[in-house]
Amino acid sequence: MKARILETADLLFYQRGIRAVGVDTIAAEIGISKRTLYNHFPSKDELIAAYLAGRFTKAPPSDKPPVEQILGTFDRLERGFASKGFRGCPFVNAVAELGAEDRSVRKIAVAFKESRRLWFRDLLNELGVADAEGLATQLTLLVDGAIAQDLVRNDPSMARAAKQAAKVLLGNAGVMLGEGKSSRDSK
Amino acid sequence: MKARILETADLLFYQRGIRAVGVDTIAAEIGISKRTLYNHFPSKDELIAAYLAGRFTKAPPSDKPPVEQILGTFDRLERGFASKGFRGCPFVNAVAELGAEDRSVRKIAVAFKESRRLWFRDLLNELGVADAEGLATQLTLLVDGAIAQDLVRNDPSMARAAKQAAKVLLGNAGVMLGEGKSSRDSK
DNA sequence: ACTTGATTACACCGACCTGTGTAATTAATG
DNA sequence: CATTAATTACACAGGTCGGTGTAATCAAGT
Repeated sequence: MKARILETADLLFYQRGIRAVGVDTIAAEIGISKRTLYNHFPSKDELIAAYLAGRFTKAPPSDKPPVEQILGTFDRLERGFASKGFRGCPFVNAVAELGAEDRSVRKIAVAFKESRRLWFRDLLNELGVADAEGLATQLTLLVDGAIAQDLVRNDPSMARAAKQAAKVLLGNAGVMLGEGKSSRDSK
Repeated sequence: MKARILETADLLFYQRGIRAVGVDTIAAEIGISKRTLYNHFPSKDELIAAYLAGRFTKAPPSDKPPVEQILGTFDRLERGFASKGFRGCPFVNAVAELGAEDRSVRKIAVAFKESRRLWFRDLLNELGVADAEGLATQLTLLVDGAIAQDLVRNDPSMARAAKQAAKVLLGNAGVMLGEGKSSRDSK
């Protein structure tokens, strides 16, 4: 039941915004009483926290070459954009609408952004890139930029634009790009 | 008076979020009656629209070289990040918190993003860049990525990282970068 | 002095919000 | 059957929200 509540809250919070969705709405959507919801989550704030925590997914370890993993990020991004319910980065959105005073939300958002940056950095280190830290940061800029642009434009091709830019940055850092299937992206 | 209302709404909406700020709060902040506010803006929605319209500023024409104008964007971005009240892109934030159903808000957000992209594109055309369209899009990704990252991290250096990436992309497109003051950015 | 328009105070509306209290109901376990 | 735990319906509190209605006040222009 708790899982059911959480997944419904996730859907509604992400789709309509956290402030825009009341606990009554969530309970009604599931078909349970508001009391039951409060038996599982003592307050809306804890439900919000659980929602964001549930969105904090780390990339599973992969045995594919680092370059493919990095560039594959943008392919997954594009698929995400094309999927129906996509509506930007839940962490950025939460920080945006909950304001500057909410410390805990910003904290988890920072942790998420940093985890992705470190994921990039480690892969770049495997590739022997000199300034892995800096380049990792730049790649996250492309990712978050594409997400923001797609949020307002609903244009999944932003992910492709980001991928192209990423290739240039990688090439400039001396990384050899695979020739395999990348030719179709080179237009 | 109308201007006064608008600037106060702008401050509060941007700082705390649109949904988080009620019309009573705005009126109280100025020290006017709620009735007066409603005499100038017939509804909160129109006040929101005026807020976003007021944020829609186009870059003033400049006689500086296109490359400097492009790279200068990131310097202005960094100064914006460092300024006290910065809290991300008001258009992205509005789309994020007002949800997918609000068409008018997304429309103006798209217009703003597109205007900046076209500004980049025209400058790139002046430079004779081959794929000005694509590169302009990539530059906007860097801008919006830096804005999103700074929103959650409060780290103005994101603008510098974006600037470095922009230089690489420009260089890759065959643009000659000035040597003048760029040496201090090359670390 | 008279008119006009803006602003004021203030009460009020219906709706929604988070959260609680309570007693009845249901379902599983011994 | 008896116990226990979860869930239910439902009323309610206290608050905020967007928005309106009204009559009084104030300031300026003629």
